[in-house]
Amino acid sequence: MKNNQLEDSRILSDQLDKYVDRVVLVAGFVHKKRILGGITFINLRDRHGLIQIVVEEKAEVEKLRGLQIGTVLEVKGTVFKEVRAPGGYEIHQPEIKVIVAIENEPPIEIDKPLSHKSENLDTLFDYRAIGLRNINEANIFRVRASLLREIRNYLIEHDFIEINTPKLVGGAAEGGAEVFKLDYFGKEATLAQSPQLYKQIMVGVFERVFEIGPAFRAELSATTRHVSEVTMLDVEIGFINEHNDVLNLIQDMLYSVLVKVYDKENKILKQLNAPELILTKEFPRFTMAEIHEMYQKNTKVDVSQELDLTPDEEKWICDYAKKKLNCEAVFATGLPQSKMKFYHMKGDNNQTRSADLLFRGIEISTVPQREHRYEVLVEQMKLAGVDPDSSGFASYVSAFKYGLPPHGGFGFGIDRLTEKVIGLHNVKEAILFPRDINRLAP
RNA sequence: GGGCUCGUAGUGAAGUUGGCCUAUCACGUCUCCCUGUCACGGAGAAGAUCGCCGGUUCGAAUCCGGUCGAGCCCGCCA
Repeated sequence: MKNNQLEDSRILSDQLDKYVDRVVLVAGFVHKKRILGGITFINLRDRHGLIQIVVEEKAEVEKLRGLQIGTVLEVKGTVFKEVRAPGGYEIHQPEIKVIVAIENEPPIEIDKPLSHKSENLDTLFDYRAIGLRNINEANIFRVRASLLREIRNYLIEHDFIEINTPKLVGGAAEGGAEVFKLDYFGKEATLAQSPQLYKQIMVGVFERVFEIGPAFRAELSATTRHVSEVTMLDVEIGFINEHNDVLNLIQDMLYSVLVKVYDKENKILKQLNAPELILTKEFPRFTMAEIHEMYQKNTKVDVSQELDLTPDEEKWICDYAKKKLNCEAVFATGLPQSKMKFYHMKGDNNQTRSADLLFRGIEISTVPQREHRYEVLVEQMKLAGVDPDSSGFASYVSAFKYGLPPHGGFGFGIDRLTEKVIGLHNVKEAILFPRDINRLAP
């Protein structure tokens, strides 16, 4: 008696195998219609994928006349196992109910690959609301969600507490990088560029903290690597013994996260043509000076005047490590002190205890040890032209005055990580609604 | 902020040494045919004042100037 009875609730595209020969209710969006004359195939899209509906009755086909992709349907029908169907199952003898009839032709097609050529990204983003219905387009964000999930899992497993810090902060706190300024009830406020100061303060409370949230950069940069609103993972850990402890933390986290995501999202990543993961448990570590030297030797390009790595050097060293050391992630250590921030800890040989983590040719994180000694910090702030007694810093400094252990951490660009994991060519492709110097909508 | 490149139907492209352009093709849309499609196939149709303004010329999608928009690289970048 169970058979041929309508199930109470809607079932999803990946559950058809459990309902063979039974009448079910499915619902979704018309993703594609193929009218072959006596037989019509409809691909219905729901949140788990596509369901093929086979329509043979003329009256049912007529219900769809004039209706475009995106039309919302509810379909009652019998599930059949069918080798010719994509996925192996399909629905026959459908009774179609149009929930939302769409007569407007969508501005872009969603059942074919969308152009990601740089000159067409503008169209891609203009029609984002529709384009994301393309299954591969949405898959980019399934991978992104998976990365975020595994990062959270890893950090929580390792006794980190997730925190949220303010994004509206007081006037030009730090100097240097460009900030967005806005009116805050008559006072000047800025959008936070990083939770840096807050997460350090929180080490004095929880020892291990992390935050995943937006950071705002007002740089006038128009490159494939820059946007004005980024999603950052910020991690800070107390009671470290040396700078290497922080490098090991991010290394072990990234290794674990990538291995898990590549395993769990294997199918999606293949569909997206993502590159194979080439990673060793220990990431190679080179000093910036060593990279400059190796790069110069191999390419004959003079970078002796460069303090930081040039974009081309970042690509070169990742490529080198991938080929020679079987690892696509590399640490570039020993940033010169002339480039250091006041909250970084000085190292030996005029270097900073800070490293860049490079992955597939791009910097995805900066990984410093912090200066935790109150007197030294205050000194470094003064040298950097930052007033430790000002309202923006008094609270920060007090955390040190009343006790912070040796600590370090990192900021980590989720957008760039997603971009590189999938093998996209522009960070913006890994962001639902990217913000850059020209784009504020949608 | 500096340099380079690009703007042609809804979408993606061709044409850009001035005239064979009354602007070509593919996808999408519409009509018809088709009972196993899955980037379905076939026949036909509609859809573009070639970003905008001005100039040169007998003649401009094409050359020049301006303007608006976009892209890439560099610089900058917690």
